[in-house]
Amino acid sequence: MARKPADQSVAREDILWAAAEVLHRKGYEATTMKDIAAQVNLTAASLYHHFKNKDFLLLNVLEVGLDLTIDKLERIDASDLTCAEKLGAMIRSHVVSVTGNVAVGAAMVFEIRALLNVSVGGRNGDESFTREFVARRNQFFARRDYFEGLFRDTVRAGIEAGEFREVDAAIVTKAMLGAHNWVGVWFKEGGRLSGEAVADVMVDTWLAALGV
Amino acid sequence: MARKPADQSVAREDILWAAAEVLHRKGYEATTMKDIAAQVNLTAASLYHHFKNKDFLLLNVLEVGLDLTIDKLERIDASDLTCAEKLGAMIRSHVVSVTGNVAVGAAMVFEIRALLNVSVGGRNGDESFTREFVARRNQFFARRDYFEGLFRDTVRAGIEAGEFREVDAAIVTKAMLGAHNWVGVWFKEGGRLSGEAVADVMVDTWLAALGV
DNA sequence: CCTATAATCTAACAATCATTTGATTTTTGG
DNA sequence: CCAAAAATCAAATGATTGTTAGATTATAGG
Repeated sequence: MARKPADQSVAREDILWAAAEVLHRKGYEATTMKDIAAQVNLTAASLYHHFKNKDFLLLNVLEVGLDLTIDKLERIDASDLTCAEKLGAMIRSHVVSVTGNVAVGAAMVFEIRALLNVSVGGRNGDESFTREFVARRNQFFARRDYFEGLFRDTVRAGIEAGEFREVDAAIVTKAMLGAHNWVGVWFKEGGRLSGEAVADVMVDTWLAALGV
Repeated sequence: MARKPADQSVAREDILWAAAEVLHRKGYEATTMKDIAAQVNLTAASLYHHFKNKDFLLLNVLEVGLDLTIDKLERIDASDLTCAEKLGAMIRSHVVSVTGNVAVGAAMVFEIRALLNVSVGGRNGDESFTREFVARRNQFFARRDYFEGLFRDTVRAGIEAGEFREVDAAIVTKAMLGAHNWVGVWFKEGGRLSGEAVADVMVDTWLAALGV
């Protein structure tokens, strides 16, 4: 049969992006290990050399996606802009992230339920797998709350500083993130507006909503 | 073995709500016919007396959910309120719909990809099933565009009437619907705010975003 | 009360899929 | 160049699941 000679040693990260792409198209449950493997010219069995199992693969995709986004937000948060400027930069950064990698952006929205659904109760042998999975999943959710908190705290700070009008910061923040997440659903590269242009509209919209 | 004596004749609609509930919890692919059947004290096989197959069952849930929402919006659209009042009422109606039936609301967001994924290419026997499914699916998507159009047209009308500031109506509308859809993800009955209260915040937020 | 129809059930099937096992091939450090 | 480690593969397994077939039970109209 002979293996394909070229393309040896697919990088772990290549698999992650490929997985995100397939997840975006079909969703976690409908995505087979074979689908992901085919995307990087491997067989399903080979994926197990890089990832413990399908659940961990999903978790990895989400972790990487979230980390990339948080990194940028933290840099903005650490700057000494006004709250309005800061929030504008954060919105822009988030929306550009989503439009720049719709697959990962959509996974962050759509596949979190799949993460929750992972059966984790059993008395099966791989107790340590389960324990590690639960720990990392919890950390992921904690980081996701932290991510939301970065936006919410900026909104709150802006209200206290008198830059924003008085709104329910928690709800408005959720509305904001919902709007951004949804971009990952409808945005298509090459459409009427670039990702940057969409981001500009979002910044303008949300600052107006906050009375700036 | 004996069948369960009571509970004869489960209504078609009961199955739909039950299905929505399970879909909300697990997502389409992870939801088994057995899951749905159990929710209404039936066996999986019995569901086939009410619905052609799993795909049609999903389609039915989405159709019913969308129709209910559109009905209310059309009544508002037909009124002779100002654009701002009209949009406010539409936002409130949509958000209350979502918070009032989170299961259906979330299905409208999360399960549409499942609808797209239904394999429909084959040369298998049930040509007529496939044809009907594709036709109804297309109609569903058309109605979904119509739904979005109700909001977008109101935003446009408000801009032309000088009630709203000049914004990119298409993008702002998508942002708005994204924010509303997301409510179905985080809203929990019995939380800090009622569905109505959340709707009020949304109305206030979006009218502010439009400069009212 | 009887019978046709509706609603449900049990049992079985065929397909799919995540995962494991046990080679085989490639790469790399010495 | 060699041997150990890394990366990959083919094949088999066990479990799940949508769906169908063929009864069985309930209901409603005459």
